[in-house]
Parts: sequence; C-alpha cells; structure tokens
Amino acid sequence: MNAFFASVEQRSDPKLRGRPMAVVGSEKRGVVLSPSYEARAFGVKTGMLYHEARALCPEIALVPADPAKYSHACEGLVAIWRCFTPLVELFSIDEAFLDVTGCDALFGDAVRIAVRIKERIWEETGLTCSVGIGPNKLLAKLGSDLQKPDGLVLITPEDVAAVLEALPVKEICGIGPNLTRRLAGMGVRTCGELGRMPLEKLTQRFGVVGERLHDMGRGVDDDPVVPLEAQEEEEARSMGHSMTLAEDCFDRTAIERHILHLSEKVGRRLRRGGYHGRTVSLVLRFSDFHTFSRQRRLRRAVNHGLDIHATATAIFRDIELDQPVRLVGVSVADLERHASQVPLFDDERKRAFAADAMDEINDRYGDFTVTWGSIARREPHVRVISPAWRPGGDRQY
DNA sequence: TCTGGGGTCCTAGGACCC
DNA sequence: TCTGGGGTCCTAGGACCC
Repeated sequence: MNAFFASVEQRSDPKLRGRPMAVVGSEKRGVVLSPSYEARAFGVKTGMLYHEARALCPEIALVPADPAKYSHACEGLVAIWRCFTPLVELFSIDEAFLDVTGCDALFGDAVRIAVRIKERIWEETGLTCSVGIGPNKLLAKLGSDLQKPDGLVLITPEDVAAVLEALPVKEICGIGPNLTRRLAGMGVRTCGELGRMPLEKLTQRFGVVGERLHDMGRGVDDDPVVPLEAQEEEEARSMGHSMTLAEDCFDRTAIERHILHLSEKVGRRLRRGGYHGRTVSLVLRFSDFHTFSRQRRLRRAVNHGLDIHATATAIFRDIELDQPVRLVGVSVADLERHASQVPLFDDERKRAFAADAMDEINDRYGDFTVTWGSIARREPHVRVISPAWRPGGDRQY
C-alpha cells in the first residue's frame, strides 16, 4: 500500500485530503511514521523528527496514529486479496504476497488480476497501492518498489537479467546499508555484478548470507508464499515490548515500574498465544542513545508477568546507571507452546488462578483494568502502532 | 530541536563437560 | 619445556525487515 497510515487518515478525514500531512507516533518524542505523498513532495520522510518535517513543510498537519484503524483497514484489504487467491501471505500490516499461479482461468493473467485488485481496492477503500508481478517473491517485491505511488510493474523471467544488470544492490529486500557498504568494498555495486560474483567468494566473506546474496544478484528465490492460515500457525520465536519514556529517567524505582508494566504486557501476550518462554531479556537505551541488552536463561519456561518482571528486575539490579535511561524493553525468547499445568503448590496455584482471573477481566474490560498496585492509576500508556502488527495471529493488534 | 516499536536470523566468544 | 579436541549451552550484539 502507498503511504498506508497517512492514506487511511486522509480517507477518513476529508480535511486532510490533498494536504501535506503525516501520521506520527507518540506526541512527545516520536518520529514521522507515514508522510502523505503531498508531504513527501516537500522532502518529508519516514523516521524524521517533527521539527525537521516542519522545517521542510511548515503547513504540514501531524496526526497521531490510530492503530485500530489501520488494523481494521488491513483486514478489509486481506478480504479483497483472498477473493483472487487463497495463497495470501501478509508481509506487514500493509504489504502482502499473492501467489496467483493457476488463477488465470478465473481472472485472466497476472497483469489483469493486478489491475482488478487495484480497482477493487480503490473502489472499496479509496486507497492506492503498487503491485509488482514476478516469477518469485524477491522479484515481485522488487517490482512493487520500482513504481510509486499507484504502480504496476511486471518482471517476466525474460526481463530478469536486464532489470537486475544496472540495479543498485540496495534496492533488493534483504540488502541493507551495511551489506551495501561491504559489497561496495568488494567492487560490487549492481545486482549484475553481484550475480557474477563467484559463490565461494561470497560465502567466504559473508558466510550463510553469501548464498542468499548470490541468489539475490541473479533474481533467484525459491521461498514459497506462506498462506495466512499457515502463517498464523507458525510459532513465534520471541515476544517483547519496549517503550521510549516521556522523559529520560534516572529514578530506579520508576524504571522498575516500567519494567513491571512491560513484563505484564509480554506475559499477557504469551498467555494469549499459549506460550511459555525460557529466556528473559532486558533492553535499555541511554541518553546518549547507546543501547544494550542482557538476557537470562531460566530453569523453566514462564509466562506470568511477575516471573518475567522478577528476572528482568534482577538483571536491572546488576546494572549501574551512569546516565539516564530513555528506553526500556522486556522480551521473552526460547518460546515453547504447551498447555499451562496447574501448579502443585498452593501459593503458585493461587497466583496462576489470579492471573487467569485478571486476564478474563482485562480481556473483557480492557488492558490494565485490573493490575498491580504499583503500576495502577498511572498516566495511560501511549499506544504506538508498529508496521509489524497484524490483524491476526500472535502479532495481533 | 534530537533520533519508534515489533520482530528474525546470524556470529562470536566464553563456560563447561568429556 | 610447555599447556588437546570435540561438543553443547549461554550471552551479547548486530544486520536486516516492516
């Protein structure tokens, strides 16, 4: 989708249409999440600070993100895509792969299908998108990035070599700034050059990533489209939450309260998905933006907020604070999915029942309706949408 | 005037064991 | 005159994606 969050806001508020605007995260310390195309014309980009955006475009309207709205819009899109093929893989909240192999008898060839999908999205949602058609996901994704907004790019097997020959390597999904720099150091700037680089040279320099690079340079990709149902069955590897504090904080007690809050959120999500996890990690980002993480592996897998909190806090108490903290994060990895067992001992059993009861209440009346005293009655937590959230599965918004 | 949040995968190095 | 080799597990950090 093109400028997804911004376009959804423009659609729902006519006053924003045709105007430079951007969807932003938290009020205080955020960045531009999604500038409208009118704002992009001024040079406003994702990740910019508010004052940078205003400097480029003084009349820009900054609109706070409305996560539920984007999640709902995504559901509508998925419904449209699934009218054309059951093989829809959701790549993020605004991006999907559709395998339309064998759908031509019903809907015409891939270009025809793309046109019809674009028309339906436009008619039903008023949103535009860019479609890339290719023999595999790598090339389809590349095609979709080549023409924005409202694009339609077809890359046939015969086109591949010509398209890739002069294409800078950084245009490929999976080659970021670091790989781009390291490849340039080897004299590789285009996909054509990358594709001609001997496999041994790439694996020697990049290890397993070298094999992927070799394929990327030649437009080779065997990764199948994983349909939504299968995606939602896939087990998560880790779950976590983090947040930038409204102000840098030196107060250990206050930071421990944030750790408890985050631990509760993570625990709730683990329980909802039926997960337990054995590794708890704490992430801190300091005033100077230096970020570090410490993790601790436990003897048994946990999913209770208090267990997560106890471990994260134990890690925290081993750390000396020599500067204020700006971000706190808690995550749990080494996940296992199994039914919760009723604990043998009375105190643990009571605690497990209490957690069940709290979950039930909070599912019904909203998160943190019932919670621990030390984090109750605090200012409401800012909800920041991340493109990684989905309308379903373990990353459900 | 400062720089979001959610993930996956990979590597390197150290502890520990036989 | 020197101090093996193979393996697992754990932790920290970085690259990449949206």
